[in-house]
Amino acid sequence: MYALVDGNNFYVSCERVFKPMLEGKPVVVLSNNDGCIISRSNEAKALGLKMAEPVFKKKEIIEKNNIVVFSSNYTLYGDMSNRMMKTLQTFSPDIEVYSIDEAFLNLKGIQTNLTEYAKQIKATIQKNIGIPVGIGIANTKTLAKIANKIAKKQNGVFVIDSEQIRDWALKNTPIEGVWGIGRQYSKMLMKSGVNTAFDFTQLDASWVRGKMSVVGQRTRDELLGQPCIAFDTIIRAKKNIATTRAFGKKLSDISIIAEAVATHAVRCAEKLRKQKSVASLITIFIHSDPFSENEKYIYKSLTITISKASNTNHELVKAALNGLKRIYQPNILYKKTGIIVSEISSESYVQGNLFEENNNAQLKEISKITDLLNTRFGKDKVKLAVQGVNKDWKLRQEKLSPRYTTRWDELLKVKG
DNA sequence: TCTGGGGTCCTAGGACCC
DNA sequence: TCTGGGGTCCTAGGACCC
Repeated sequence: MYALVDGNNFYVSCERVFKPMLEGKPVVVLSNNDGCIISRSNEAKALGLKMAEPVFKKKEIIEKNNIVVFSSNYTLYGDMSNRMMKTLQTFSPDIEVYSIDEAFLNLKGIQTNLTEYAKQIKATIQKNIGIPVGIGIANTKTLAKIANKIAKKQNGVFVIDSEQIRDWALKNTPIEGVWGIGRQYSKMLMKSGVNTAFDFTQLDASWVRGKMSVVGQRTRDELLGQPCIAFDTIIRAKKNIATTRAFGKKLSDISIIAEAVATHAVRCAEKLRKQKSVASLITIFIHSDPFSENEKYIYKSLTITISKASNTNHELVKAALNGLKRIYQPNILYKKTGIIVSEISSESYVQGNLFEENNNAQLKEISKITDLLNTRFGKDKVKLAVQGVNKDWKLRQEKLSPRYTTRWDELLKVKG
């Protein structure tokens, strides 16, 4: 049996840990640049705020109801997530961290009654971390997901351990609530009269295969209690790494855009080094405001091969800026740029280049020391000059909470 | 004024090989 | 009249997830 443990309204719950007076009040957390609503407390949901809705369209509701708004604070959420996962590991060493706020636990060998065990997990997370969680248990991951959704509507725990309960759960799950069935497939399925997860399991397997590929077929099997999605405890190296951001305001000056591009390239290099990888492809894209009614939408991108796969700041920034020069056009108001690195491999087996004298040992050392200094003294304390010192391209983050758990100078202050 | 960011997997079709 | 058969690799696009 597998348990899916999932933090309720995770980002909002993280903020509430340090501001308990927000318990019971409507709270939302915004996306980068304070653009969209990406986490909502139950009270905010009840007021009709939707996921990923642009916040400026809801200004009235927010003001009228005194909804508390936070910019997203990923340093805080990431650290809270790590703490939650560590506590979960004490309940099962066999854990798959699936996302920042959820994990699958393999419950093989647990002797205790599973409902009781889940209640114990829930109480411990609440006590150690302060985050409320929902727990769904079943013999496949897809069913555990469904159990989890039902759990959230009940006391936070739900176990599917018989065919009767499974049928009941499937009949009470709308098709769009099934893990692996998104908007497009839901629309298509509803046209064919499939409205619940149960209806979906009654479809002919080959029909599903034909319309939804092997992925859909697996979902069907999983709903019927046949595990086909592997339980994967290994954290694998990423195959693509991206850093992309909208600017705080529209820009057309290449020198300012270059600062953002260089900084994004450094972020990608850092992420590569962290997972001990190198990349041999780097993609840069830049685009104007897709929502603008007066300006034409411009999108340009370019993928560059790096002759010898790398993860140093210098080499990736150089390639990225080179790319920027080639796709940049003057007199366009740009809104966003991003860097994606791919063709990723392990840094221990780098293929050399026959035609270049490429000894980047020194650059590697510089990147390594930069990482050490920045870990200790803060992000970008040491950086390349091209990353710039002005913040013209930076995000808006007007409602940012302190990084309570990772910076000494931002510790929670308690009045004496 | 204002609309996120970061990932994965699968398939079809084209180019190419012998 | 008729125009092989069997592969691989790559890419773009579409679907999904959080």
